[in-house]
Amino acid sequence: MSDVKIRNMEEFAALSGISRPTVSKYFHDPESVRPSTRARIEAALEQYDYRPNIFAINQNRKQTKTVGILVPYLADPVFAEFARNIEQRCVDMGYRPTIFSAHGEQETENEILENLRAQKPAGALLAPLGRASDVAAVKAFCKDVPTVLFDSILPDVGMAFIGSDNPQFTRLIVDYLCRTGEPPCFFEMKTPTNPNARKRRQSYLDAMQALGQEPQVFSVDGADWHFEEIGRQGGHQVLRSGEMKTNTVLCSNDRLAIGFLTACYELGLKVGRTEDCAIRVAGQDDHPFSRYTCPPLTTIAQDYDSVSREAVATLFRAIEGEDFPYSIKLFEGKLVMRESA
Amino acid sequence: MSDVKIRNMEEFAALSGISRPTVSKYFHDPESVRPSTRARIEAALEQYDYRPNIFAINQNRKQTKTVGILVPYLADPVFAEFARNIEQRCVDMGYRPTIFSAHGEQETENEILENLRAQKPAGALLAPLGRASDVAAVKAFCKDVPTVLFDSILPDVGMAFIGSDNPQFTRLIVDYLCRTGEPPCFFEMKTPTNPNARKRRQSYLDAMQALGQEPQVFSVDGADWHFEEIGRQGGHQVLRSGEMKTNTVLCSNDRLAIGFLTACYELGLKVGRTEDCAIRVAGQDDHPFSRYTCPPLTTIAQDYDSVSREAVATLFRAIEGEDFPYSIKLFEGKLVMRESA
DNA sequence: ATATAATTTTTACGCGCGATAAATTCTTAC
DNA sequence: GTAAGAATTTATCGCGCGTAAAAATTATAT
Repeated sequence: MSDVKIRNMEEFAALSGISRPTVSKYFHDPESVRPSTRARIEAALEQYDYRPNIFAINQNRKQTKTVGILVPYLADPVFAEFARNIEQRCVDMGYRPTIFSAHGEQETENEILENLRAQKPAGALLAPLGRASDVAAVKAFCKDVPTVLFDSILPDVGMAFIGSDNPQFTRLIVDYLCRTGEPPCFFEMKTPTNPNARKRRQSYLDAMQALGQEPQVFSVDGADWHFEEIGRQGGHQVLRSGEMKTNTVLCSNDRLAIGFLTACYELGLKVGRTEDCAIRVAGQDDHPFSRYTCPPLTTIAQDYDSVSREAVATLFRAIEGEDFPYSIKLFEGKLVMRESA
Repeated sequence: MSDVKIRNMEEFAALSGISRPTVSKYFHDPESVRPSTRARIEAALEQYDYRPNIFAINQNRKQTKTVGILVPYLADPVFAEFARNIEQRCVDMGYRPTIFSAHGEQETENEILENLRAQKPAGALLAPLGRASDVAAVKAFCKDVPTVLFDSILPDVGMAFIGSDNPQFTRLIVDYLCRTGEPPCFFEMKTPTNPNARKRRQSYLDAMQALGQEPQVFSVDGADWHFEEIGRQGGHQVLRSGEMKTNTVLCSNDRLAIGFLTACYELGLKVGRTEDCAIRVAGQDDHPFSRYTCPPLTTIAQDYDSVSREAVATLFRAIEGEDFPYSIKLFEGKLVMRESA
């Protein structure tokens, strides 16, 4: 490895003994040049450590190799998991993904979209804030950048939506809970930002009706992303109110459930499905930590892998020029039975 | 808002009635032009929605407005919290931060560093993998990009290191535990990737000696980033071995502690500091979820805010041309007393 | 050996903006 | 009203690379 500093492709081409346009072609696609010239370029590459200037490339290509990934709240392990999964898949496709988080705020989401658009990405994978999103802004973004939405749907925005079949989630776990004990009441935030929450509530009501059970919904205050705290405080409220007609609680998501479990602990209520327990608690999502709560949380596992894979696949079909109508694809969840219910 | 599409600064300048160099100057610093011309530009800006091409800008400026943020594992809420905090501060400084995660792998860390370098960022904030880092690669990166390391130190790499005073953490909690009950044994991973873990162990040994207590260390297997699972399995192992000479366990970090708590639960051991409890468990870090474990985890709170603030401030002093010698700044932790110990 | 196809080289332009120097216009103070 | 100072305009390069067309070279098939 020589330590001669190479300023640009011109210099590198001269040193490798190949013309600049051919070198340029090589960097665009190594397979597109004759094996013998490829070998010469790669030999020079090992000797001189040159990399094309990424800004000059992006300025001149209509399409960059950048992919934007935007999630509503990165400190939420569910989205950290999605981001990690999707990022890896983009890298494998030879693209350069960048992760952004809206931190739960519309203004931030819009700013990120603006900045992202300026980078002319090849595409974007977007889990919008949901109810808190500026739909017009997201739509405008999608007009410029091929975008696939995931996790949280904004109807007819983007090229496709990939997510979880929330009604199925809730049906499945309501069914299980009814089969194994008292029918559950439903614990949720009054004003959830995520549209999935509304679907889960509705699906709870439907499932209970289908089973001939009387539903009971507790909607607690709290509008930000501190779900555990909302679950804990709301849990205290509900548990102390004495209004619960059942010993079983289905939480709208695992993070609320984690907080609810804390409330149970603080009130001295033993949680679980054995005889000596006072209450059963279940969640939805299979949050990465739900295996480690005490007791471990019974929940419905999101199919992170399938959702991520399909979202990325769909985006790249679009990037590669395939034309297809707007579509929605939902994946089913699996019941994860643990001790809490 | 007119829907005339503007191709470049030339066109925009013409439409706003100002010359291109002045417009360019405006975008570089709005304060640098006369108020009357600023008003005219901003009026045109509202009418025509033009944004300078970011690639062209970065190609021509020696220094970009990009800042790279790299953490070892973004799905770990501790690093998600750091990333969020630091990102916000960079935005406030008028820069465009980008978050990357090494996902616990050296190869990924190196690739990110390579890509980042190609982007000629104004600076970088780096929490390296630690023991698993390719020190030479990181050093090479720091030679090209002003870099401040945080959380995990690589001695003499970067312009400065900002982190937590791990010995103080451990001293503080060992002290507390000894004062309020039996002296703790220490629970850790045998081969931690993070150098802080070694400091904590050593500091545990020192603190115990200073207090005239006999130390006991349990080092369990497991080398990846699934700390909770390592804590759980290791917990089972330790608890069943019968080798614990005390009823108090200090875990090297909160994530291990969370897994250890699960092990306790699974073995039917009641955790807490009341008389009816079999064991006390404490962690270190004040992981965002440690408030919600059952029982809530007693721990030492990292000063996320101070570390982030100081790291960003140090970086920007360097970016703005200030010259200073390599320095290390450590922040103290605060004892967070909860029910687990 | 020759014709044909496939690559590579040469040459030249363009992308959108930063930067600079000289010429011009505007501001401010007297 | 005038002169000095500040801001703006005009004109012109340069950044590093994509891209296109024509000319030259090489590889492949007959």
